[in-house]
Amino acid sequence: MASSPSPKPSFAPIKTRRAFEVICEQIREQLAAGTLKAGDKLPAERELAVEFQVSRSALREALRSLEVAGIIRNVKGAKGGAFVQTAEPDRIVQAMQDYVHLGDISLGELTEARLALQDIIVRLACARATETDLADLEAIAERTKRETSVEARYACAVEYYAVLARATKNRIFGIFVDSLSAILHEFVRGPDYETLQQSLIESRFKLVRHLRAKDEEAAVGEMRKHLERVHRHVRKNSKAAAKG
Amino acid sequence: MASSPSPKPSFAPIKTRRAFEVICEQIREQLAAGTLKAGDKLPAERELAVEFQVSRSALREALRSLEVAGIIRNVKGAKGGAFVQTAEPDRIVQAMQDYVHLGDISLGELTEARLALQDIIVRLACARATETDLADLEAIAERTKRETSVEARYACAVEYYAVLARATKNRIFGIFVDSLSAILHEFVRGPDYETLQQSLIESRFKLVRHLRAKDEEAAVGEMRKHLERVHRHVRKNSKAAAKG
DNA sequence: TTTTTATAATGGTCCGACCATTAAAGAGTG
DNA sequence: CACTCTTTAATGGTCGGACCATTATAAAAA
Repeated sequence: MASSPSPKPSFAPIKTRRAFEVICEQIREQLAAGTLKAGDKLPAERELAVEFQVSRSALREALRSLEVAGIIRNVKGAKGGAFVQTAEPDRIVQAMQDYVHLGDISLGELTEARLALQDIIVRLACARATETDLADLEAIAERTKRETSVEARYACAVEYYAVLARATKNRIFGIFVDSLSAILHEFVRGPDYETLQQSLIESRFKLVRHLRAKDEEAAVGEMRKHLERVHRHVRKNSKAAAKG
Repeated sequence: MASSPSPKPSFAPIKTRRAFEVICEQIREQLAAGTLKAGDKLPAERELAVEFQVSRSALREALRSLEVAGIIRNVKGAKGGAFVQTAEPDRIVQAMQDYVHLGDISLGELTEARLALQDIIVRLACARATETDLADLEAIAERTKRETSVEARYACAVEYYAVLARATKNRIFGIFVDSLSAILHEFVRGPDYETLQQSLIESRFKLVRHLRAKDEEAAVGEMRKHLERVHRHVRKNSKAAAKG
């Protein structure tokens, strides 16, 4: 097939890239190169459009892309403009959430990943948590007892996990945990979440005690027991939701 | 609190949200609710603009946002339009990459996270890898030997890690690994990557043997040794790059 | 000095137009 | 009928210009 002696059937990738893509790319390059860094302000849209020799619409689509990617933030008004943002993991969480919504990930995978992840985190936290970290954890657990609404209590749980991840002194784990928390949150909508809470709170205090004692195995065991109960509940609610 | 008899001091959230944000939100809702799912086609831009009662520009910014988020894909021409995408983890990787570029994450955090992550993965893969998975791993290692360019060899490495993650039968780990690979790739630019390779390839074969024998501890040990060497090298190159 | 009021810069939105690409319908051809 | 070529219409990508809402600053007024 196609073995005629014609002069090269493959010509070129042509140039069909869209304008806004090229713009995004150039700005990202400057970011990676360090020419642009957090806090910097880009020229005004009308200026940039001239500089890139594109219409303002095309340029705006590029800026919009960078904004939803969390790279810049657009500020209105005089002295406004596009400011390069400091790193925020929100977009990663959002991306993961989108990914799950598109239906490729099962609840089982999520819970398993969380379980394994918390295993690592607890071990690292056990070695590195400062007294401040531990005090923060206790404060959150204490606050959880006082909260009444399910939503507020869930928020406390998320915060507890986040602070625990922070205690590892490695932000990567924080990102992973935040992502999983956000996604799993959507499953926690069932009825007896309330009744489950009491023993869960106790579990959080126990974990801190183990961490403070630097008893790694006990801490890991406590977390595992804790999560398995939570996940059993989540799974039940998930099934109920699927029926309804 | 807020029990004064005054006529509601809080008036309203007004309406300061941007049009494109509202549009994005509505489409995301339909996605989460299942009304929209992968493969579906959205109405044409001009139609949607009428339906949302916004200009085409505003609508386009919304679609652009969803596109860079990996949710839809815009296809030109007749019968073209915005198609809801199947889940692709690329955007998550991109988001993480952006996050690191914005400067908040250190190389040490990245390598530590990878080390811990591979620990889990190896254990799970040890329990769940099918013979197909193992054969794939061997094939990749074999191919690596034949490759000559540094880039090609690195690509093999990334693929090796990806297939290993796939062997866990949990896609979450695949995402995490892909992200870390993409980011760490930027650090692998040094000179003696070549010389390092021979022993690394051997290590990959050893790992497969351990996995096949279901010797979890040996597999974990091999991976750890392997990664520590890689990371030592990466760290060295990173310092060299910082000097230049 | 303080307060109020213009002013100008800037992002957000809108409108209308044209281009390039693409699939499908139609016309031509054997 | 079957095949090829041409035309057509739908669609995203881009353009240019306009106006609005917001905001910091400068000017004016108190």
